[in-house]
Amino acid sequence: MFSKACEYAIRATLHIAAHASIENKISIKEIASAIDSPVAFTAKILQQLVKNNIVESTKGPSGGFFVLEETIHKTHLGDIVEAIDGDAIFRGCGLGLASCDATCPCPVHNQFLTIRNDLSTMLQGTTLADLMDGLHKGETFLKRVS
Amino acid sequence: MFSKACEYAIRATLHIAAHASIENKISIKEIASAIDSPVAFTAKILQQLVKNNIVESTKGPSGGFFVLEETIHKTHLGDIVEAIDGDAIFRGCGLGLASCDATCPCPVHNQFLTIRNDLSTMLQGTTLADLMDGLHKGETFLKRVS
DNA sequence: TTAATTTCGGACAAATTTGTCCTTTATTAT
DNA sequence: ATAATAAAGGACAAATTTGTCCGAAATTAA
Repeated sequence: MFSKACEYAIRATLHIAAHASIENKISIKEIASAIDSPVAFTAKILQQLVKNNIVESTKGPSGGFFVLEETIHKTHLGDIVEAIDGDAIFRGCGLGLASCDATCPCPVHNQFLTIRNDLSTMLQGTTLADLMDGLHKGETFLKRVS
Repeated sequence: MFSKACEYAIRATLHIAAHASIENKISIKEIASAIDSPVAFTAKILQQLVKNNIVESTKGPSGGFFVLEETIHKTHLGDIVEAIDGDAIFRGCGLGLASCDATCPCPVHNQFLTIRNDLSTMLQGTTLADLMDGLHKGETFLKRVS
């Protein structure tokens, strides 16, 4: 559904939002360890999230990553997906046709329209805050509990 | 959503089903031209579809590809997806976690369950016959009408 | 039987995605 | 100022997906 990079991006953002703040930043190593992802690759992805103002970062000792309180409530799952994977999943044709729209639809156009609308609604209707709730309550996980 | 190979597979199968029969087979060149796909790559994909008994083929002059009448009514979109992309889209975790289920769900587990169920229902509820209908009526297309 | 045709199948190549390594830059504390 | 720390950024490497090429196998028609 999403690229590996996008999966890491969502996992990383959620972990940072749930476990860091402006006065308690966390490092790339802690993040990668917490979400079970390759350190250097995750660093690259975080750079993109920082550029897209989804995650904040500061350099130097006591530096690290965090998510602004405001951002936690304003950022939706779809914002992360769009920042990393672009808008292909929101507007591309299910069969990969360059020009597929209502006037010249592919055979699965209407079927996919429904699914895509449901997906868009979900992605744009779910905030970081919504997802952090389950994490804080211990109802959801970013890693297997062993 | 699907791999490029899977997109070609669906487009190719639909074109063959709509334009060929056991007494009027079509060649790989005709298929690739009709669905605007790379010939050799499409040939590889068709081999897989033949092995999965979704498409039939015969060699030699007047040989080519076709879909059995029975198969047209029995084959669902999901069968093609599974033959080419495997079952990842049906069972994988939305965030790529190896172990994500009801007892240890990822933060988006429930949201994705809904989307995935809708997708599965659509893929397993849509036959080749259903999709050929729009093609024959000229309501849907596998290529832009220029 | 021979030549032509068409899929099959393996090896190879290009492009993209995923992932690593190392140097630079910024910041902090001593 | 200096040293230590942590992200930023660029170059490179591995893996996967996408795509090509060509000979082999099968079938048909002359």
